[in-house]
Amino acid sequence: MAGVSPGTVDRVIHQRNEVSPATRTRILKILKKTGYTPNLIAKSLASKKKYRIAALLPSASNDNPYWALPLKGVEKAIAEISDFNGSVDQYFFDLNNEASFIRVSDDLIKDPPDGILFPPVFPKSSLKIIQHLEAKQIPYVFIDSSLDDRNSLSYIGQDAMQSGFLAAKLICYGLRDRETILVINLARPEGIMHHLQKRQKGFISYFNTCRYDKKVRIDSLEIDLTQAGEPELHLDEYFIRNGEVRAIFVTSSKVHKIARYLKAYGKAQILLVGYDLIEENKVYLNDGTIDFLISQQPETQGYLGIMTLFRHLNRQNIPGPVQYSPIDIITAENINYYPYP
Amino acid sequence: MAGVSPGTVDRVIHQRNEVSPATRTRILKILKKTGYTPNLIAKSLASKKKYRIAALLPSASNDNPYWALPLKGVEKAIAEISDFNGSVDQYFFDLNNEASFIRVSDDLIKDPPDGILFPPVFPKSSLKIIQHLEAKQIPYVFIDSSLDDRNSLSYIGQDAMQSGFLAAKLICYGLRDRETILVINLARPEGIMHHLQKRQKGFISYFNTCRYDKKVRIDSLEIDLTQAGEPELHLDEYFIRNGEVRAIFVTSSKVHKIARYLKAYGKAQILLVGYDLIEENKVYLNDGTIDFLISQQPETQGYLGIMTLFRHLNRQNIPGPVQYSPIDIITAENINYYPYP
DNA sequence: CTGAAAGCGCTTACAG
DNA sequence: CTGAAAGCGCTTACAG
Repeated sequence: MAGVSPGTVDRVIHQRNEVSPATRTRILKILKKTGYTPNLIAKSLASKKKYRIAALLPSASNDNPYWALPLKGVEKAIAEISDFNGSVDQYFFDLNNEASFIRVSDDLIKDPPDGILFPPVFPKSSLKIIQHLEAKQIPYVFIDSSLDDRNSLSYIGQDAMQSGFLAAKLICYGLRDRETILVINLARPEGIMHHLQKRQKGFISYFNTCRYDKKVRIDSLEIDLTQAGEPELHLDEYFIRNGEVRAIFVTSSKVHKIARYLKAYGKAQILLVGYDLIEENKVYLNDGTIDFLISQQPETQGYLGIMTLFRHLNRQNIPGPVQYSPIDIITAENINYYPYP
Repeated sequence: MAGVSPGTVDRVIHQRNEVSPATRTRILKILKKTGYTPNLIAKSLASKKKYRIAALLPSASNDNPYWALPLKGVEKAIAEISDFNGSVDQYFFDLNNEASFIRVSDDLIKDPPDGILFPPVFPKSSLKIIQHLEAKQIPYVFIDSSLDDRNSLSYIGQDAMQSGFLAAKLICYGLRDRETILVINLARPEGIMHHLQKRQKGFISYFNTCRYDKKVRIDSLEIDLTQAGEPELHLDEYFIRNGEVRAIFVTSSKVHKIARYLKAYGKAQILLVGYDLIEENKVYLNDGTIDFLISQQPETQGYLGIMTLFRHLNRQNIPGPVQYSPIDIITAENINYYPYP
């Protein structure tokens, strides 16, 4: 239509400034008038450009089955982008071993990818790798938890404060007047701990809102599982020293460890709220020991993490610096319909 | 590798039997050995085959704002399949006017698409169009509600019974002993009504399970809004004749009409549970009049409806005859994170 | 039964 | 600054 070759049109579309202003504006006008949109299919078929993304995730050990979930989403994304010249290298580290994170991220930096997805569970070591990335202008996306004041392309995860706030609402809704709630924090690596503390903070803050109209007592308990292994002793000790507890809020996916205790010691009637749809938790949700699980579509998080990077590399629009996951409320009655689709 | 032209390879891949058995097996062997998978990108770029899907949906009038939601998902699917030679024709009818459905579906049949998505809200008229479709072997997918004993390619929507069951759990959880629950059904077209009755049935059935440990009285009220317009008078009458009500379950997205009444008449402290994230409901959820909304990712339903048809037409695997949507529990505390993404 | 050629809508050197 | 040509991995007539 402009009387020029496809090559020239291509040049103005991709803003390679080797075109005379005259033809440039002429082509631009026609592009706008005809509402041209590139055919992504043809584009990727013709293009030699390949994008390599790295996913740096905690390995899903017995101790951390949760991380199998985001991985599923990553794999879905891989299947989707592989026809479009996209690939993903997977790197795994041990959530209980910062050295393993450092080792793997050093590996990764040696052969720099075009973008990287990872949860900054080890803040210091994460900062180190981020410096490398920013020096080389490699975009990175945070998943699960975030690091303040960093120029990540996006953070994909839950609004931790608000999820705690919601947990408090759920518990309060079932509470009578003058009962005791216990908040349990099971210690984890620093970056995650920070995340869990936000959940706790949100939980506590609920009781300052006008929606809350009952008198409650709130206790809290911090148990370091990296040392002791299982929480039994700590709980025994707590229950001996203190009176009745009506509800327990556990700030992490390790709620099944508390559930096991409650069930074994005839305390299953205590309201129990925790996080994440891992198998261990599903069992206790179905038998009524756990009353509510708060979930966050971890599969979708993994999927969106990769897709966000891939779209950015292909100069497509991405959602922006924060992509909050939903705060799904899961009960024995609706669990069968998650995840979806 | 087989010393034949690409045309011949194409013939064996697509099982057009114009190939000698000898070369056929030779090519097949190489295909298997090299692990050939077709490049879908190239395939759709080269293919002249275009698939036309029809979406036959209720128009999203002021009376039925809900239907704007599945439409969003349909539009997302359109954007996605348009590069792959897929298109969607949209047809709209009036939910309060079966004649409009008949008219539009007659139109549609005159120019038969390759597949069709619609909610069978008018069972009789739906059966009629289905007969045409089955005669012509045109696949169809149900969205929102279903029709028993029909050979739809898939049903995409909620498990209505179970969503009512969940609603009962939520209400019971906040109830004291010996209180009254009112179930309100706001009459709709037959096919939808059938759906709402399933919700009611699921709700009632909860009180026969072992999880339920309180004494309650359950009332029900059926109000035909197609006649009266607004529910005010019916509710006045009910409240005059009956005692205290502690909780109300409305089986549809019209819960905002009940919320407006409760708020206006100083009854906002009554627990109120209903369906769907339409704007009218969000207002009352945020101000506390509505306590829980049950949602079902209608955008995803519309999206999956189109994608299911498109994948089927392209001979890709599809999920099967029933794709249940999640039964999302929405409160004032988590509403901001839906829909996602 | 089989091959040769054109084309889908782009990108990518290369030549001028 | 611009054009002509080849090619991405397929499909689609057409010819024999």
